[in-house]
Order: sequence, then C-alpha cells, then structure tokens
Amino acid sequence: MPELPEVETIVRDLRPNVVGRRVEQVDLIRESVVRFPDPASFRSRLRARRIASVRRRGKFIHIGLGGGEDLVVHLGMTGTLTLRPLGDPLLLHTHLRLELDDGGQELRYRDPRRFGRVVLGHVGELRAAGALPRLGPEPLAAGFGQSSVTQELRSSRRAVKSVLLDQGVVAGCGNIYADEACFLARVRPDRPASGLSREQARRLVLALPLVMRQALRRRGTSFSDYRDGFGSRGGALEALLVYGRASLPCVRCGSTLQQTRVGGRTTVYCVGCQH
DNA sequence: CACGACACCTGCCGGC
DNA sequence: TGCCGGCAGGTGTCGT
Repeated sequence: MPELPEVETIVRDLRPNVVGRRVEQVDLIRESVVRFPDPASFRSRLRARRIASVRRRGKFIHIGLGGGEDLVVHLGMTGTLTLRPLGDPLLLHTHLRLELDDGGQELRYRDPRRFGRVVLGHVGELRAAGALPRLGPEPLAAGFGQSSVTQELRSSRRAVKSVLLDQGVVAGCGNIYADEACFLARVRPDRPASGLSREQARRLVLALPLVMRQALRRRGTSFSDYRDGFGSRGGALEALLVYGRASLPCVRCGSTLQQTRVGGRTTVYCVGCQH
C-alpha cells in the first residue's frame, strides 16, 4: 500500500511528535510481526530508549534510538504507524504499542494483512541478517536525475514497469506511482525497458519525482487502508491520472484507458498516447 | 539472470 | 441473506 509519498507523510507527521521522547512500555501483541531479533530481545532492546530521529529510506521507516540502532518498520500493503492518546481503544490487528513519556501518547503499529514487518538493530547487523535489502537511489534526492536509473532502465530487457518496481533500482516506487510516472512520461509500462530512447528514459526519470512530490503535497493516496501518522486519510486519490481509472477517458487524449497485467500487477495505461 | 507462479494474510465487493 | 471467487497499495522464494 504505502509507497514513498505515503511513508514520507507518516515520517513527517511523526518526527516532531516523537523525537526526544522515551519508550516507557513496549507492548508487543503479536510477536510474529517482529522478524529480528527474537521477541524477548526486541522488548528489552527497545524499552527505556529515547527516540533520536525518524527517517525514511525507500518504503522503510527508520526510528533512530541512538548508538546506531534503529527500529525499522515496513508497512507492507495495509500497515499503519500512528500516534494515539494513551489508552485509546485498540483497533483490531494492532500488533505493537509503544507507550511514550511526556504527552500521554503511544505509537501504534497496525497491519490487517500482516505483509509488513518490524526489525530492530544496527543497519549493518540488519543487512547481514537479511532483514534489510539494498535499495536504489531516492527519487526525492537532489541527484536523482543524474543517478544510475537511466542506465539501469535502458540496459534491462524487463518491462519498464517491472524495472520501476524493483526497489534495488528505484527506492520507494510502487504500483500506483509506477503507472502515474509512465503516463506522465508517455511510455507504455509493458514494453521492454531496453527499447526506450534516451528521451523516453529521461522523461521517466523526471516523472518519478514529479508524481511523488505531487502526491506528497496531498499527503498520500488513500484507497482503503492508508492513513497518515495521525490516522487520517490522504488526498492524492483525486489527483491520479491513470491508476484506478480503467475504462475512463484519458485526460490527455480522450482514448479509453486500458487495464492489463504487468509482472503480475494491475496496470492502467493509455494506448492512445503512451508508446 | 529473468520471469511467472505462488505464498503470505485479511477484508471487501460483486455475482449468483 | 449468504456463500464464493476475485481482487487489493508489497515482497520473498522457488522452479523453469
């Protein structure tokens, strides 16, 4: 569910509210959501720690605990990480609660489908344990246009969209914004990436930060599950140009938008103006 | 290496 | 009303 703009919205919501606070109580309700380390170590390594930072890398949320240790959360398809008043009634599928000092609030991790996960440790330790994958460049970073992505695209025989969804190529791109970026760049998502002209590859690399910044301004796209750091919906759904609009007219050329499957993922594009 | 199929889960929606 | 299939913003593994 949450792609880069949704995760970034959550990080920005949480940061000013949790940095500097201490974790008073760890309530791990469903132990299986913690993939590293074991539940007992997880609880003891987290209790009484002070939160030093909240950052995003791709779709991962890193909550810095000082001493180089991070609590890392991935939201999968349906995960939410929200700040609630202490003792607020629990929603079903809440798996982890962190009671914070000073302010009467707790941080809650909820995930109905449980495709998400939580890990705790030094980044090096987590990578060695296979709990964190290597990620490609950040679309919102200053040098993204000059990054490896253009070359990666033009040297892969996979479908354009499959390359965009590869987190090792572009960190944080998911199904919605891959379709939106292809539309903006006027590139068919199902064509082999290696056949792209320099111009088309350049347009794609330009489009990714554009669609993501626009969604970020609207605080993310809420279909059903996505919620920001305070539990509210995002407003970017209304701004989507192709995703979720199959069989409606293209806003650019009026052709009927087509729905297909690329790499097993639902894909919407315009046959009239994406080539 | 690359790709499809499938697995992991729950909820929701539409059709019968 | 109720059951059933299909589908969903993600990713990891396994077999071809």
